[in-house]
Amino acid sequence: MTVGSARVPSREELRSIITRAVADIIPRDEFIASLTSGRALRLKMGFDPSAPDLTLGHAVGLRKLRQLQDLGHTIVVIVGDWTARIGDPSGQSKTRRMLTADQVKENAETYLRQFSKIVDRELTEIRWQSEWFDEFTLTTVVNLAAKFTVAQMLERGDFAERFAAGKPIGIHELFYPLLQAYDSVAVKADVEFGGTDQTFNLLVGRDLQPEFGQKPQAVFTVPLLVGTDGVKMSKSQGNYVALDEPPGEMYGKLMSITDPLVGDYFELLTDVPTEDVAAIREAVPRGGTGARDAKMRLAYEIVSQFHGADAAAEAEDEFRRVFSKREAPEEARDLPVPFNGAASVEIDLTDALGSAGLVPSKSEVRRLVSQRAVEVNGTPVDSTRVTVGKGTMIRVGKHRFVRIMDSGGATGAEG
RNA sequence: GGCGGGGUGGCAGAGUGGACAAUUGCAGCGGGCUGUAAACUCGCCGCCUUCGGGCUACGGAGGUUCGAAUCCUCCCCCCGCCA
Repeated sequence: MTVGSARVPSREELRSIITRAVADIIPRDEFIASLTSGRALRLKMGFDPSAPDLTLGHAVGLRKLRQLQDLGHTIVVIVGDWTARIGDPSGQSKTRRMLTADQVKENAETYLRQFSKIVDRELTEIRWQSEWFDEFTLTTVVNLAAKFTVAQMLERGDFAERFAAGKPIGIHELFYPLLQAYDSVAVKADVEFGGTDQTFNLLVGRDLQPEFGQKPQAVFTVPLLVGTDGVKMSKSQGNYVALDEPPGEMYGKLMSITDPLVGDYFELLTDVPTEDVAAIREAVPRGGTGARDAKMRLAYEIVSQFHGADAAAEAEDEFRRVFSKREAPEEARDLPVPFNGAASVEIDLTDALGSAGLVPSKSEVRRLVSQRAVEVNGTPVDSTRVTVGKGTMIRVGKHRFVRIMDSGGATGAEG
């Protein structure tokens, strides 16, 4: 696609590129040399369309790519439609289940849409693994496999651990690094990006390219973002921030990250100058409002990136109102209730809150009421049957709100 | 192919004929404390309920029994060791 040239970064830019949000660059000198050569590099980043949500964790690497894209380098995104079906064994303690081709395709679309929030999709070369793997024959596969040994594969930490622990390792899982490595050959990658958990896979690509007469790619890893609760980020823990989230939620989640993470989040996800980040790292452990203010700045910075400054400011106001002052939000979801012309009407919260999607089950509503966690116009209720008027605010727990709205006739939550 | 181990609530993991909707930990929810942080603390944590109770649940299907997550039979799946 591109054979053109790229702008040589200034000393400052270079420093940022190779020091901020970087875990490792292999080999470092070579990478710097090619970056300053003026040649447009092919920067590869693969992704498995196995998880539909992109998170701030992905943003770390994507931001790095964007930085380089702005210099004129070419980003080559590999849609791992084959490897996704295998499931990356990286960091996994057990075998993952395989996905169907349809699921993969759907997920890929979702991914690319979110991907474009950070990287300019127009300037990105998007390639599907199926372009080359669909044509593979058994011969090709065996020849590819023959270039590596079991011992090499077992060098990888997670495989070694599983092997030692007597846990199963599917043969197909051994193919994962191989396929990913071949991608680098297929697109003639100069550099491949990934999280530190990808180091092994990336290095396999570097090892494989010379076998096909190519110059080995450099390997560029970025630190893994830790989940909001300080534990490894994972879907099952729900401790991540998705790029798709509305500003209010994104802001709220960022306010609730655990203190020791603030510095890292600033460093990996914002352009706040490193000197400021250093100051923040000093301030946060002292606790109190300094820590809170740092988080508010963090939340503002990140929300601005994805939703713009206005939305960020709005989220901040809303946060102050609902959480700092514990007031009702500016806007709450509407809960339609049929009034049939009356000024007020009695409703059953077990039905109403459930249908509003605020509470998952009727039993849960009863529990919440008995725990005095449900307020109607600011007063905790003792019964699930309450009288409401138009505009009545119902609060569940600390920060779930709905406002009663007249649905007119006989449709709605109440029967 | 042979031998052995195992499948329990979101996860981990007890329970081995009744007192089991099922110990415990994690996650989650509600409250307290706060900076919607951490730590700590108290309560809740299958579904439905007229609050009496009802229903569904311990891989699946049958069976024994007054009664089964627990015993028997068959089936499915997972794992290890040996070959």
